[in-house]
Amino acid sequence: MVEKHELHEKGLRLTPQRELVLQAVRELGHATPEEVADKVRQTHPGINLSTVYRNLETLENVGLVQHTHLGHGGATYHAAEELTHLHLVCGECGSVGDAPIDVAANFVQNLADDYGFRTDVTHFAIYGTCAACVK
Amino acid sequence: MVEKHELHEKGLRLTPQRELVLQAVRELGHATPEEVADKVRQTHPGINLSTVYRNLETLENVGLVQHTHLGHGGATYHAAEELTHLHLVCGECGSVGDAPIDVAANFVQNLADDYGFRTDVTHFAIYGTCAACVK
DNA sequence: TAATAACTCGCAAACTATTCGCAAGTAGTG
DNA sequence: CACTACTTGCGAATAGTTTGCGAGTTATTA
Repeated sequence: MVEKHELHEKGLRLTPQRELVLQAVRELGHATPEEVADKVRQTHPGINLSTVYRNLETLENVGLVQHTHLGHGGATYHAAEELTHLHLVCGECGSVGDAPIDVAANFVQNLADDYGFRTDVTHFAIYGTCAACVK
Repeated sequence: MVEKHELHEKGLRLTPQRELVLQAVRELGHATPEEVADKVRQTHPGINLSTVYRNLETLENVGLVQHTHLGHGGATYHAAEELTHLHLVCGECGSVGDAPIDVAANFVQNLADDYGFRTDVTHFAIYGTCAACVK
């Protein structure tokens, strides 16, 4: 159980709720706090939404999950180990596609070279129009 | 007055409030709805926040302004004619830098070639750590 | 220019997403 | 097993944004 160690290092605890939230994020792939809450409630109806928010934040500080902005409103959370792709959000149909981070390698390098900017391409989605909607 | 024409084409009107909102966006460069409202109120105290929201939306439909997601919560608006740069948001210090869209040309091309995805790089900010904070 | 229809505005209430305060509960340490 | 700091649930509070509605404006047509 990797997470136990990660948490204890910072004086945090591995509570049942925390395990459930982390597990839900891992199973869902990407999910908003609300979706995580729903998932967790399937087995543990009592869990509170603010607990989910707090735990997502905690797990993020510890590095077990990360959030990404896919658009307006809500952030979506990923398990840290799955964050190997960037998100292509289509403004027409709203679909979210994936692409390996490699396609951005060149871009990231440009920004580093020209501006000293260290880019995290996964944090924001890449916005545009998907192949299906371009037609 | 370009905007009058743009609006009339869609059966919309150029009201004093609309002019003021558009002018504020142009002067501010980037601004949240709230900031636009504040700016407009310096000369016209009576204007309502919801009018600003509605007019930003209207002006966006017509193509005179555009919004960008710079982070959590709020969108920020730009005059359409100024949207020639992308935004580098620093996660450490919160600063927003600019870079010409050219640095992303290669990246955009990759996405088009490999995924048929037509990218609007300006819509979402590019997240990372700025040169100053990297040190 | 009067009548009519369509568009806008201001205001207040409604919403959505997220955070906070606090008392009660509990994991982890010794 | 007791103790302490971290956590939870709950309800209320916020922030940002949207909506309903009546009154006011403007464009169009006759």
